[in-house]
Amino acid sequence: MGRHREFDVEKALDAALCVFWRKGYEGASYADLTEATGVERPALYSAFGNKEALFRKALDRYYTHYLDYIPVALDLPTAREVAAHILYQAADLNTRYPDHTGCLGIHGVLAGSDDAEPVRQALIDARAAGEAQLRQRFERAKAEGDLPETADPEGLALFVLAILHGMAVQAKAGFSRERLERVIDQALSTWPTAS
Amino acid sequence: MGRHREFDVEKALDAALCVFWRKGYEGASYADLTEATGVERPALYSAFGNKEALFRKALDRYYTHYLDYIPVALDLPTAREVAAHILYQAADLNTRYPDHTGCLGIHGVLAGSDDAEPVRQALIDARAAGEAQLRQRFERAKAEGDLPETADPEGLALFVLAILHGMAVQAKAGFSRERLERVIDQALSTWPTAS
DNA sequence: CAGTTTTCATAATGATCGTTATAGTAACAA
DNA sequence: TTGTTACTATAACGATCATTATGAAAACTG
Repeated sequence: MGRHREFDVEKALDAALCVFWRKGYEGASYADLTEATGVERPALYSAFGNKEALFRKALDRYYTHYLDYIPVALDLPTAREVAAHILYQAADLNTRYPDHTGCLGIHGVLAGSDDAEPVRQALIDARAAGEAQLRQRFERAKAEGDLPETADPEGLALFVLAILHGMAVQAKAGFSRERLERVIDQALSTWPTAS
Repeated sequence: MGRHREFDVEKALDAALCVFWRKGYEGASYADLTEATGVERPALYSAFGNKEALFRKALDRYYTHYLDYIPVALDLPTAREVAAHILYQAADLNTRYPDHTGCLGIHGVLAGSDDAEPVRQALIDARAAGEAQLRQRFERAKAEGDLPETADPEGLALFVLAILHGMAVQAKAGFSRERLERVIDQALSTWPTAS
């Protein structure tokens, strides 16, 4: 069957993920990726395919290994707890690693050349999927009486996601976790109540 | 004194600004810039300097020609009016031009290669300047009794800017102005009142 | 052991990046 | 008109981009 791989694929993928997290899709070069992973270029191509495929695998890993608090949050009993848990966990994640602040899922959405359009669209789709999950959760909360009849589940979902995206930008601009949490406190200050 | 310039410098700068708006600093190539401006490369270098200088001039123009609603907003009588005016104007600007949605000032903050670090820092600084302006305005509002004693001017400024940044991301993801305004409505529903 | 297969490391591919040298042309001053 | 100046346009520069031939080394099977 031939020779075995010398490097750990999972570790290499995580290292590549961190590079993308810091520099975005187009900002990360193969020189960066080989240095961070300790793996030469042909080995990266052999293990992951081309750059776009590598990024998509890194994005998958990001959702399963770093955004794992989202499914946990969606199972919490009240809409407010769902929102608060997601927001505070995101603030922590956005500032946990000084070398790659912010959110990988957001960094590729904004700017880039036309070549990066497929990647940008993939990130937009992933963002929209998260929005749909949150909206459905808030619709359930309204049906359960956890949110008042006057509440707007979709508006709340859009609002929570706007805060998430805003925090990602602010974290990239160097905000501390404490400053992000002040944003959250303000956002949650008058969450609609069913009383 | 020699030959006169054939192209309109202001028009060329505005065309370049729109390219940066859509693709960010590194995503915009000189091929894009020459096509959009109708000006050959050496003429761009002669008129504006290198790419970084051109971007900085475009950023200046962005603030003076497109973010001109900010100084207007800061002069409104109440903090809530200030926030509402800025947010609604931003929602409009973020969705006004289908070819370049979102906010130029945000697109460069997030990801990019190490070469773009000076530009990223310039955008971060500009963002911080806006934050300071808004914080000072809210501090004044608190002193004037327009905001309650319990209000946190800096927290409110951070919050408003988070919404702005979040909307920029959402606009780039294709949100309509109506959807952005639902975010704003939710954000302003948490606004503290002096009563 | 030999034979096969896969990985590894070096280096080269064509394309595109930002930047400029060069040559030609148009508009000024004298 | 003549000389000079500053613009325009073509094309080339070295560097870097993502991608891949190439050949040597290593680990499996029989």
